[in-house]
Amino acid sequence: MFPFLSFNLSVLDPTAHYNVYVDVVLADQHHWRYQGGKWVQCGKAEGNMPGNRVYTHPDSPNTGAHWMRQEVSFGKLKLTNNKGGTNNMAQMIVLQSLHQYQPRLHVVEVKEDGSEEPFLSSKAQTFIFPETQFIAVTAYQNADITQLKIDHNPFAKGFRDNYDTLYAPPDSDRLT
Amino acid sequence: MFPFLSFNLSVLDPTAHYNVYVDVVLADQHHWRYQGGKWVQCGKAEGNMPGNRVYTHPDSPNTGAHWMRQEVSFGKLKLTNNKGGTNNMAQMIVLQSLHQYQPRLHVVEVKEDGSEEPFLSSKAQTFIFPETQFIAVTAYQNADITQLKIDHNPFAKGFRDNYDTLYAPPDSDRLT
DNA sequence: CCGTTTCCACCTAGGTGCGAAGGT
DNA sequence: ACCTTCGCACCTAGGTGGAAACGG
Repeated sequence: MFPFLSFNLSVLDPTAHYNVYVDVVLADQHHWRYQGGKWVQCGKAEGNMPGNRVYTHPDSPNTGAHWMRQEVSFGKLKLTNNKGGTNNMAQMIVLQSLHQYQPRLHVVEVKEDGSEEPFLSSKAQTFIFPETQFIAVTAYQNADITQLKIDHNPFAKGFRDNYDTLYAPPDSDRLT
Repeated sequence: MFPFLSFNLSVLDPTAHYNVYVDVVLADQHHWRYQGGKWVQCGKAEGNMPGNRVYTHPDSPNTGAHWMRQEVSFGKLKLTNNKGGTNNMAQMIVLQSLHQYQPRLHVVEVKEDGSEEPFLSSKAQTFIFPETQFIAVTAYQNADITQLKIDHNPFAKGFRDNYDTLYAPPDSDRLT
């Protein structure tokens, strides 16, 4: 998932322990199609298909002080459309292509031994940022998104137009 | 650590949960030096210096059935001589060069919630294989060990003498 | 026709032993 | 002498979007 989610947490108990999750849920009940250069709705979604939709931050479980010390980023969260029967797809979130999704952040206090507090107590909180919604695709339909990823994802550096000039050796390293 | 440790476990309770560790302890209380082509003892060890010496198998915690299903390998266990002040050296075992070490395998039953059973109960077992002892070095002194690693560690493939002939494309891929 | 899969060149990230340089 | 560190070429492993092949 790129750009990746990143959150600042505050007002946690520095000495209490928490698990931090992201999950991804359907944002509406429609199929979407890209037709005539625009996204249009197209019938109903098939409902929730099987497959994991939760990703636990790798630092979990950890103290409130740890989570508040710096941004909590989900740079290793991976999305897939492959319902590959519980194989080594561990910790990958399974989505249906051409559906719109809403990521959610969960912060859940855990006891010392690692077991969770009751989910409906005040010790579990969920945060939703509508600006993080997206439509899952197998091929990009928006050239701006493609360029955003090429410009900022280090693994896509090979597609940058100005790759040669940006990464040419400095004059001091050139032969004259 | 290469070659890496690998164990077969049996006679566990298939439904109980276990943590599996390897730790590395001093095998004797001596410095060693390589002098005149031989290893010789040389004074006393400095005693146990600070630094982590335990590595938890990444599958932990898991069921007895899981651990018995196939060999339990420690291919990602890393050794270092760098006492890098608890930085991102997470899960790396810190050793002193030119000391002899004995790896040990630990299998410890854990409760459902993840907390460990009392260590001195019959639910924790330690296994020691003297043939896995080694002397930690920063430069190899034994050409056979060097060759063993070059022959069998995939990351050292570039040093194999017969690299070209072994990995040349088959005739079917050649131009005639 | 439109969406998905597969393969590819290209990149990041990091695990190898070697050799030079430096320390004791 | 002996040991450690550092930079290097070379490799594995895997994350990119593009283009071609595939499929309903």
